[in-house]
Amino acid sequence: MQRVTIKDIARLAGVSVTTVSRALNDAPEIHSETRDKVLRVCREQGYRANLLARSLSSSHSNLLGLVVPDMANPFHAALALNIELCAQEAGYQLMLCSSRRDDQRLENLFDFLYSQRVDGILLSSAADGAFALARRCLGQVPCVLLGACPSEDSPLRANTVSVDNYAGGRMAAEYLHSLGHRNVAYLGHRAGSSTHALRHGGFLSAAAELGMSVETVSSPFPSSTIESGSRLAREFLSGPLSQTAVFAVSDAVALGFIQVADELGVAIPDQLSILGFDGIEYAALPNIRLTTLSQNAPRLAQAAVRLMLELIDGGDQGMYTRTLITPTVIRRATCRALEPSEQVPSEC
Amino acid sequence: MQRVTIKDIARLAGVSVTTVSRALNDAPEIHSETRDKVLRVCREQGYRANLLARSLSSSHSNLLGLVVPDMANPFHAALALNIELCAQEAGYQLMLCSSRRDDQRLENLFDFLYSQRVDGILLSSAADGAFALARRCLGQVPCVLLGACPSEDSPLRANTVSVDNYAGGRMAAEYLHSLGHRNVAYLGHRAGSSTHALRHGGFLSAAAELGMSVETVSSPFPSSTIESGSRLAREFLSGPLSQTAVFAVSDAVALGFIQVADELGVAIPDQLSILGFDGIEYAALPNIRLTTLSQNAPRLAQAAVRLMLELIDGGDQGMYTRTLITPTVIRRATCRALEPSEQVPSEC
DNA sequence: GACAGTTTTGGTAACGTTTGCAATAATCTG
DNA sequence: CAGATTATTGCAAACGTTACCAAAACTGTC
Repeated sequence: MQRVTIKDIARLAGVSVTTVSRALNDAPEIHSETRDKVLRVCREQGYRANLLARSLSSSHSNLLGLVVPDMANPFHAALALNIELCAQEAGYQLMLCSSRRDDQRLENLFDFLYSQRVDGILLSSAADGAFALARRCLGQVPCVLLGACPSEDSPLRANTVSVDNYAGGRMAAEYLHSLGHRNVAYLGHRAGSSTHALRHGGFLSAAAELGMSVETVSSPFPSSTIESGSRLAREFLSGPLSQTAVFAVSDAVALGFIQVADELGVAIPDQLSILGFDGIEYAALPNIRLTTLSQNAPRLAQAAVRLMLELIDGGDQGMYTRTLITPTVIRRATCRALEPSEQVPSEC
Repeated sequence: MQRVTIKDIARLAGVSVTTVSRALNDAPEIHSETRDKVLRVCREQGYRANLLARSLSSSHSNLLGLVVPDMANPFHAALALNIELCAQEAGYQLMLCSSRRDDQRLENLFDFLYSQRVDGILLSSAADGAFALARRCLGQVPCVLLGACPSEDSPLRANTVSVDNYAGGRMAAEYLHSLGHRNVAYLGHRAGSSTHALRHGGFLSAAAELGMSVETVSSPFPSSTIESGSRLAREFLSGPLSQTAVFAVSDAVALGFIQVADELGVAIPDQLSILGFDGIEYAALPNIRLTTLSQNAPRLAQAAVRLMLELIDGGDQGMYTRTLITPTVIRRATCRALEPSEQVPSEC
């Protein structure tokens, strides 16, 4: 059970550990013959360097930490996958953790990653509480916030890469308006991450400019799940229906909504249009074909990893970057244009 | 940027590093006053133990490696999530990696995890090639194969936890038979993991016993994705349709199939019933409501982690366990019972 | 108040690498 | 071929912990 170490290799190859180390890291100052000999012994012995020791000694681990709120959410899974891809290209391995949208757990994970001496930490779609973490780590370990960012007037300066949630909210209103909708609803959460605040804010602002009336239905729990969409739907659909369209804060919520609408016999999009946000693969399935604002996961991932790499080898100079990526409307089957005859003037 | 170490704490608290270490690991042989003093200093200084050093010194990391084939697949995501949950309960952190169904990459990841000195490695739904890995690691690091297992007559002895794929295949045939289907098709892959071989084998065996005729449509690529389901569907649906039901090797494949069936105007389940395998959340959505054989992810996860823990503290005695968990039929909307009048005798 | 226990503490060698510096061997230069 | 370079090698000190063992500080006890 005793694993073979660099010392064993050194002994077997008749050289010093330093030389073995050099052969392993193909340093320039080693004779090619010695290197070949050493590497052969390594192969024969099935030697694997102990990365713990290596990281401890060299003080970098080639490891990036990534915390996602919910792996079961396809959008976050897709994002994680893309990040892993980019990281790997740059020679980094990913340490992927799921906070399960639990702030306490997020903090533990953050500490864990920090203690594990990862070279950088990516926080995906973190709730507002998490920003304090990012602040605590300033100057300690490079940190990139992904998919959610503190508001402009927050005292926290952080590196962020995110979809432009405010613009997305506006686009949602504009799109629904262009289809003739005037009385609409917003489905989201009161508490939690800025993501929802921004989408909501953008939606309200554009809706107001366009003279639309908006009813906000929101859950007190900060969670973007099918389950939460169902709950919101039950609440919203219990009364008489005066809206013609709904904008949901995420695709998962939209799917939960659709599920309940289906049960209650509300026809989509005939009686009610619904617009999601994220662009998850499963929402594109036939018979769902959710119309949505799509986040470009590969681009988000690439931007985040690139930024992280700069921070790592640029040495985190106390300079902050905020990257916003505009979402795009994916027209599918859950939103329809109102006939001129159906267009009621706004309630407000 | 210099991080505070145990030495700094020792100096500041006026004790030795040994004492600090004892306070940190609340060892029994320390005076409670000293411990409190030390811990206070730790808090004041924001000290975080270096887990690399700790693992190196103590030769265990409290880390479990998990390799999944595809994070974007909700079934694997759900499984990973459940494993993380169980691992955390037992005080282990998970190092989650995705092989993207690439054998080379799987091998690299395995080496990486081994080099990172994780305390154990879980290989989820690995392709057959991966079993050689498990063999190589015998006596080196505890290893549990999850969701796929080498065949009975394989020379490899390994610890495995898996859904009973063969029984599942049989159940699929029996279920379709009970609905009156006699001419059916199987959608899977030729190459790749034993998973498909077993589901296929079980399906064929029960079908033969029940006098059903089976057409096998299979992709040469070992991959369970929506995409691959679509491709198989295009192939299968191009000719005249003599079957009344289809059993897909996974829910993802079934979803891809449904998507194409929808495009081609094949009504499900009126013209064709379809049965999946896995039980992913998104296949339960309204208007999809895929009938499927569900794997119980929480149970699989629990069994795998429990086994792993036994291996870790039991010391991996060269004893092998094979756990099989029977899937359950989830009746939803994509399979219908044939009317007596529709029941054609089997072709064979 | 000396002796034997029992707590509590500290010194130091691991753990398996990398790295700076010194030492040695090889090669070149005139 | 001596001296000056340059290419290889090795030694030993890190890196930040834990763990063994010895030392010191307390408790009682007679």
